[in-house]
Formats: sequence, C-alpha cells, structure tokens
Amino acid sequence: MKSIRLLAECMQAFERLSGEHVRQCGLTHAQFDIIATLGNTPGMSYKELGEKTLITKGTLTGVIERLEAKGLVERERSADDKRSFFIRLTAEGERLFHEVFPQVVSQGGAVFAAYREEDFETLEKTLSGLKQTITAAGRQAD
Amino acid sequence: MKSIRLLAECMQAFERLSGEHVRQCGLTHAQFDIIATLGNTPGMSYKELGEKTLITKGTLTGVIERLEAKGLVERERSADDKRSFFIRLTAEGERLFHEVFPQVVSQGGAVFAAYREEDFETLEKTLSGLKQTITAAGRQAD
DNA sequence: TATTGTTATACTCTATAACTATA
DNA sequence: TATAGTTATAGAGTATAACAATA
Repeated sequence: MKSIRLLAECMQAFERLSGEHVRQCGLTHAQFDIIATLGNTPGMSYKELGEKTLITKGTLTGVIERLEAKGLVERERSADDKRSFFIRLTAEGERLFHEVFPQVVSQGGAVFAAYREEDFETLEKTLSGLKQTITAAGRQAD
Repeated sequence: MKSIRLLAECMQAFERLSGEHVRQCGLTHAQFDIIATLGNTPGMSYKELGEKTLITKGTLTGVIERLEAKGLVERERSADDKRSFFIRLTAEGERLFHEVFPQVVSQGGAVFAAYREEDFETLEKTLSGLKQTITAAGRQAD
C-alpha cells in the first residue's frame, strides 16, 4: 500500500518534470507518447501503435494527423495490406526524438547525477520486477 | 536511461491497470486524482488541491462540479477567508475511496502477492530515493 | 464475415485570460 | 493591489459506434 503511494508519487513527480519539457517543445502527452514509441523503430501500423500507447484507433487518427501537420511523422500505405498504414518519424521527428527525448528523460541527466552504478542496478532490478508483477496482474484480469 | 525507460514502462503498465478500474467506477483520471488526494484528509481548499494534483484552478472548478453532481464531494465556504472553499469527501465519496481505492491500488493485492517483506522494503527505499531525486531536480529547474 | 483505419458525437481535460468578490 | 475561485474560449484527448475499403 505504501509502495503504491510511493509509485504514484514518483509517477506524479516524473510527470510534472517531463510534462514541462514536453509542453515546451509543443507536444501534448499523447503526441509525445507517439514520438517516444516511434523512436528507434522502423515504424509500425496504427494498430500496433495503438496497442503500445493505449490510444484507441479513433483518437489515434487525430493525434497522428496533428503530428503529420507538424511534419514530425509520415504515413505510407502498407504494401502487403492495403488497409494498413506504416507510420514513421520524419527526419524532423527523429531530430526531435534524439534531441528532446534525452532531455525530457533525465532533465539533462541531472536527476541521476547522484546515482552510482550500484544505485542504477538496484533501481532497474526493482522496477523490472515491479513491471513484471504489474503486467502479470493485468493479464490475469483479462 | 534504461531506468527511465523502465520507470516509464511501469507507469504505463500501472496506468493501464488502474485506468480500467477507475473507468469502471465511472471516474476519469482527474476525478480519481481528486478523490485519492482528498481521501484520509479533513479536506482542503481549491488552491491546495490544485497544487497537489497539478490541476489548474480553471479546470478544477469543472472537475469538482462534476464530482459534486455525483455526490462524491461537498464544498463549504471557509470561515476565515470568505473567498475560499473547503472541499471534502461526502460519506459516499469516503465509501468509494475506501472500497475502490485499495482495489485499484493493487487489483485486490494480487499485484504484490508474490512480494515478500524484504521486497517491499527494497521497493519503497528505491522509490522514495527516486522520488527525492526527481523532486530535487524539479526544484532546480524552477 | 472480420479487420484497418476514418468519421461523427458527446464529454472531459487543458491552458489561458478576463472577471468577481473578498482580503 | 493581490488572492481565491468563476467563467469563457479554443484546442486536444477519450470512449463509442457507425462506416468504407480491403482481407
């Protein structure tokens, strides 16, 4: 119970921190999610993108539209399945991802400046364990 | 960097899990935030509530309105400062908080069923450290 | 018939700024 | 003059459902 409170507080603190950066580069939370999900991938379909970001298809159309209007992503009809699109970052989108994402991610690394190698290991181990537990519980609920 | 990814993934997994429950009880994320913040407190002003939930006052008016319409919170003019309100959970709101919150929080405890006392300690220590680091970075940025 | 993505509707959240009533 | 909360506006995300094109 206390753990959940802490996790929630971490999330909130993290969101507060990242939220400022995200807005500074003119993106919304959902748009940033898309950019982050698309970063370091060759691209993917609406369906896949929706599953990864928890954004439903109806919403996705609008979000992608706005990102396309900003020139950050581009769509291409899939060759195999003509119903489907391939969405990928444009050069501009890639730039944003590589420039802004690391900044957002760690406020330039300042957040973790005080962390030693050992701390990182603990944190990673703890979080990956937590993640597994959470996702496992999610599957049970389905 | 990997830590942040993990944290983000935890957040997403957690949000997916809690989001379902939250919607099931007919609340939005913002509304749930308010209920959770108000739970186990005697109540607080709009200002305080806004600071804790990161919801701006303009938005808050609407959110509280909807919660009031649902009979989950009530407002009372403050005695000392007549501009100010005191918002607190109604009996119904308390009930929701005590019944639903723990469910949401741990999907009935299933999430942490496999956790031993030791694991909890590690997680709590790790998260509280992380929280401090994040909030400290936030203050630097102001 | 099932699936991918689009469109439409209605509601909620968000930022912002002008406004009121107290202080 | 400053602060607590309200109102108005415009943009964005959300759930849901009906729809077109393709499978």
